[in-house]
Amino acid sequence: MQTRIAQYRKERKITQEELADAVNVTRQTIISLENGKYKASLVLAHKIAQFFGVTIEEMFIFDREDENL
Amino acid sequence: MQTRIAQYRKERKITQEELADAVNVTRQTIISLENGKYKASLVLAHKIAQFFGVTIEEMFIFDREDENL
DNA sequence: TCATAAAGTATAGTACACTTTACATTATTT
DNA sequence: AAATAATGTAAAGTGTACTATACTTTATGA
Repeated sequence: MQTRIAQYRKERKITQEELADAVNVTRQTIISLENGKYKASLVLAHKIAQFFGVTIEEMFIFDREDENL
Repeated sequence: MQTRIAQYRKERKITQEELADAVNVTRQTIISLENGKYKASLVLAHKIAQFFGVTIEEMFIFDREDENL
C-alpha cells in the first residue's frame, strides 16, 4: 500500500513532527507510515486525510497486494 | 465509531457470511464490526466500502471520540 | 563550516484487529 | 411446532499498529 502522506506534507512544507502533533501520534508513527513500515489504522488514516482536506481514498493508495489485511 | 455495514448489508439482503466471504474475513469479524466490538483495519474498511460501492467515509462514521486511535 | 533542524534506525512493550473453534440464541420458513 | 438459517457469544492465540526512549544520519542555513 502506498500513501501520499510525504507528498502532501512536503507540498505544504510541514515537518513530520508537526503532522504527528496535528493528528496526535508520535513522530515515529509518521516516519513508519511514510516509509511503508506498516499501515495506518482507519482512524489515523481519517485524521491524516482530514488534516490535508482530502478523502482517505485519495491519501491512501490500495493495490492488489491489499487482498490480505 | 459507527458504521453503516449492517444497514447496507440488509438493504441488499446479504448475510454476514456472504459479506465475510466477499471481503475475505471470518463471519466473526463482520459481527464484531457491526456490533462495535472493534474498528476495521484500513484495508478491510476499503474492501467493505468497495464491495458496497461507496467511499470509506460514507461507510464509516467518525465521531469526536475518535480523537484516540 | 558549524549549529541546529529534520529525518531515520533500533528495540522493547502494549493494545487491539482478526482468526479459529465451539456453542447458544434468535429469525425464518415449511 | 419443528427444522434450518442467521446472528450472536466466548475465549485463547497471532500479528501488527502505535508508543516510548535513545541514538544516528542527512539537510538547511547562518
